[in-house]
Amino acid sequence: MPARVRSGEKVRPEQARVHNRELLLRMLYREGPHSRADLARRTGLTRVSVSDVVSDLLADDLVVEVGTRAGTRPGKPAMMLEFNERAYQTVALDLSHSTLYRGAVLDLGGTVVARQQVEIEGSTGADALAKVTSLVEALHRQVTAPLLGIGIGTPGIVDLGGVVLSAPNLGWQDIHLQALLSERLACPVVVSNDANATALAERSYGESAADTLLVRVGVGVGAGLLLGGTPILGSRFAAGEIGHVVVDAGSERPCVCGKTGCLETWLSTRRIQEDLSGARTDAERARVLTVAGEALGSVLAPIVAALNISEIVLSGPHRVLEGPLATAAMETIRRRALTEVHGDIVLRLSELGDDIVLRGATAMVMSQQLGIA
Amino acid sequence: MPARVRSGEKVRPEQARVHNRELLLRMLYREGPHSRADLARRTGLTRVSVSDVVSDLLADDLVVEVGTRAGTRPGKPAMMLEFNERAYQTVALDLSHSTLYRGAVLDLGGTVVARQQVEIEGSTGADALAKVTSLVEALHRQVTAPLLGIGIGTPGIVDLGGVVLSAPNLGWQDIHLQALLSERLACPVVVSNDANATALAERSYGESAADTLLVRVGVGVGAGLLLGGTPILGSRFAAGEIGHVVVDAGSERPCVCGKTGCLETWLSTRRIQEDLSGARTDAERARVLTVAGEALGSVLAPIVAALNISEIVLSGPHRVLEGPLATAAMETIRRRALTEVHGDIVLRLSELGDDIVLRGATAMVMSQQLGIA
DNA sequence: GGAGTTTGTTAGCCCCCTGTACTAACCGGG
DNA sequence: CCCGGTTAGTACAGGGGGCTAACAAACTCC
Repeated sequence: MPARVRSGEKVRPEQARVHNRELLLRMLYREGPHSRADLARRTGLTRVSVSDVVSDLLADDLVVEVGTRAGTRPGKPAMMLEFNERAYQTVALDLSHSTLYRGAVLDLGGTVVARQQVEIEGSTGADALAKVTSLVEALHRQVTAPLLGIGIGTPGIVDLGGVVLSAPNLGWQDIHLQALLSERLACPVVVSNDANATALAERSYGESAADTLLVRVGVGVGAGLLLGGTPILGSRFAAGEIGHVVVDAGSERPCVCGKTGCLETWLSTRRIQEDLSGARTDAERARVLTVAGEALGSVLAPIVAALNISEIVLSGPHRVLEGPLATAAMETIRRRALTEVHGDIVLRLSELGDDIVLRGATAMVMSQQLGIA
Repeated sequence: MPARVRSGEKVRPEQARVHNRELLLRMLYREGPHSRADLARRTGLTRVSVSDVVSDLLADDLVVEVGTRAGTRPGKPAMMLEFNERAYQTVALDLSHSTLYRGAVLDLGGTVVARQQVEIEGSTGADALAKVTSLVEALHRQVTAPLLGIGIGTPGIVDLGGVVLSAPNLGWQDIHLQALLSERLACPVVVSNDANATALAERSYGESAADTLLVRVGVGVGAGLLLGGTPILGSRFAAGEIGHVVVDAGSERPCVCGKTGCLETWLSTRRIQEDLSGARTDAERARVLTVAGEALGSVLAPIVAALNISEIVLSGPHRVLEGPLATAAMETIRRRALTEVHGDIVLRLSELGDDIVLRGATAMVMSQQLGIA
């Protein structure tokens, strides 16, 4: 599908068409069935133009007619149009786990059609890359509809061109993952950080606001940031890397990075498990989680204030995050940032489960190929 | 000048023209003289299209021909085009001072053409509004070229429509400043927070990167944030309000907001002056500034990490900010954020002087009217 | 002075949205 | 049963915008 306009680039008449096409498709995707006349009223385009664009979308099978509008009112009954979630499929990979690479084929509604995974068994570098490649190829063979693209959510730092600049867990540095796979499989490939993918999944399949900070707790701690629905990458593509922000300069908790008192020393699942196993009473366990929540809150408070974020979503093991940890984090943010000025801040846990990165990877592909953010 | 495309809106062919026009004008503004052929090469537009757009720009006097290119090479000599800084003027206001409202007429190069100010003398609410209005009108009479628009930088929280939602210093709440003035003077008016204006000034007239965090120290502490050259406003238009983030939960330094240990209790000019006057030796004075810098650094560290900001600019009284304060802030950020991942971070003082908000207000008008960000 | 190069313009074409006018299909009331 | 009123969707001509192709102008170098 055709190139979209990037800022700082020229615009030709046909890009107007791309824009309007995305506008209509987005409306159908996010807000359910509309008739052509509905779309014309909502967008300000004329019914003529809408009909023209819609006929393209019908030809591409991205939209289907689903019968006339229910109910009875004067005038010719409207033919309703619906986004066709099953017309295309995506291949999605989640490389953020410590023991296996997860992959799936999903339709555009985020429903898993086929699933496959491979044990990592300590592979790094070229071995890891080979496993990823063959997993993608295996899934590619299970696709049962036109393929929209391949999406990959990986830990580490990924640039706009799909180059993994640095992913210590995988032993990768400057791996041109997108170029490699898109050439090999001759289809569009999108690679992004797993936290960014997660944030996009919350936006597409959850109930997220357009301005959302998503915090992902797992092997490490990372954040994905959406402003106005758009992922923020940062000047060196390292936005969201908050795991090694020092919470307490006085602390002596050692971190793998060499510093002490990093957020990760309280909040990675491994460290939390260690701390919990050292606790004997329920009160002690709650205390461990509260301290972790306070650490998170004190890092998030300045970010929330500076960006005036209204929603924070936590993603990770529910058993650990819910309860004292989430409560303490929210309390700390409330105490440390001026909520009267910034408005209500909501902190909640993600409800999307284990497939969240896979669905985020699908959302990435849809965002790039169809302009559905 | 014609409406620009906002996201989520339909696009018509003529908006493509607006986009391309802004693209060319921006290139001439930011990168100096180019010929038509240069512009065609740089933008990817054909020479034909460039010529067509340029003839519009010449007709509007926004661009002037400044003679053939110097030097000698084969082919027809190129006619160089230059952005015409003197063709239009703006009226700019700076309401961020404690004792007076400053105003000026500036050309598009940010040069002050005329200047006027009015003592506040304790005015608030309607009185303050009357003073602002008459200051704008007085300046409006001193304009000696076509007026591009009126720009106002004010403390407080301002929405996209130029409504001052809340400005405690001025005693304003829900003041429709933009609507009021644009109706009265029949010309475009842009209203924005003073820190955002300052950030835009640094970008337009200073040497700022596209991703910049500007911290403004004065009566209070506020920040202006630019990502990809675009100001970030936040979901409730309160982005950048970091003055009341709590630095040290254990501290008992009282703040006007009712909490204790807010950033402002270390960093407002008033509090710094108080703390300095209590210090007797140079070492004690340096200590005061170092502590203030550390407070700032510990608030900025999570923000810098989350957004992967590469440049921080401090604006305010040089005498206070330079030296120990800036050094301590930078050191704290370096210690608290993982700089290997986030790349080099630069912290510097603004060099634009007292007119920075006025020039920022001019930049706001240019951004809105001409698309020059 | 001719060949080669670069600049800028003119002419004809295609893309895309718009306004107007038309047909299709439904409702309700006399 | 038919006719006015209403809504949905579709031709058709028109104008804005950028593109390609072709060309004239002006300079350098041999």
